[in-house]
Amino acid sequence: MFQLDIRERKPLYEQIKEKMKTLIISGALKSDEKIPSVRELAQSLTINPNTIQKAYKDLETEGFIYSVRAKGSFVTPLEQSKNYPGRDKLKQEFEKIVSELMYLKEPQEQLIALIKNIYEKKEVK
Amino acid sequence: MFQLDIRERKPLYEQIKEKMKTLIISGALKSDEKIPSVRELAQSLTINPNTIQKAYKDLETEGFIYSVRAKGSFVTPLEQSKNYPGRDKLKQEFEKIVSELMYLKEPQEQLIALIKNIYEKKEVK
DNA sequence: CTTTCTGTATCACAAATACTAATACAGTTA
DNA sequence: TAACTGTATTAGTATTTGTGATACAGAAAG
Repeated sequence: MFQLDIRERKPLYEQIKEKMKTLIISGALKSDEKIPSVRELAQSLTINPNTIQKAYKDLETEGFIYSVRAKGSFVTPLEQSKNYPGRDKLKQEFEKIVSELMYLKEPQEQLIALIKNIYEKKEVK
Repeated sequence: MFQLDIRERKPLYEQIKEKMKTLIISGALKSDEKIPSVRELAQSLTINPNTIQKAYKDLETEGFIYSVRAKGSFVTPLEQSKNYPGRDKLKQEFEKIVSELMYLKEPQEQLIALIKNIYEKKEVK
């Protein structure tokens, strides 16, 4: 599914979260699609299942996946993720970064262009 | 200048960085304005000078302040901060967040409106 | 030149937190 | 029952965090 980099100073579970998010956001993983079980992925990456669990737990809290005991973990359908709890936090992060970029005299047109670009790219899929 | 919250689980130097950033970005601290010395602020907040030093060092790396030995630390003028090293990193963060928000079906008009709002507010000052 | 203020660097230590691991528990399915 | 799921508990280690003490270096003021 993907590889981890031990030499990276970033925690393993963070790396897992990022890769998984990328797969979900990019559309490589569809709604309700089953993702590898904690043990499966652990074996595949040669790390401890608990590390996977931590990553999955975070991803669930952030609304990207949902887990069902004895069944597995799955990608959250968009409709359900629309009003997930982390949304406001994300927006606050967004505002913070925009404020900083503004302080650095980044033209707002540039930021708006960036947004449009991102939205267009994904729409094409 | 500001207060810290010991009960906060966030590191002291992180709190200092944030408060200082806010003061700078909001315009409360002007370009080249002198900020408290490491020892001054340490005494004022009743913490160790090394903690302040760590915060200041980070802020300098991020381009918000500059320090001159034996003189003090000062707010980086906007012109100089235009091409500071952390800018690209910030933009990457920006793109990441926008991608996530898009996945959550946040309308791009909403994000654009947010940006305009932030830029307008500060412009008025 | 001496004193006194700046920032900076280094080393050390304790406490807290982060990270990973080992193991056991619990529910579902076949 | 067996074999798969996620989940919870516990534990040990590594890293981060905050602090302290001390020393160095440059600038300003007397």
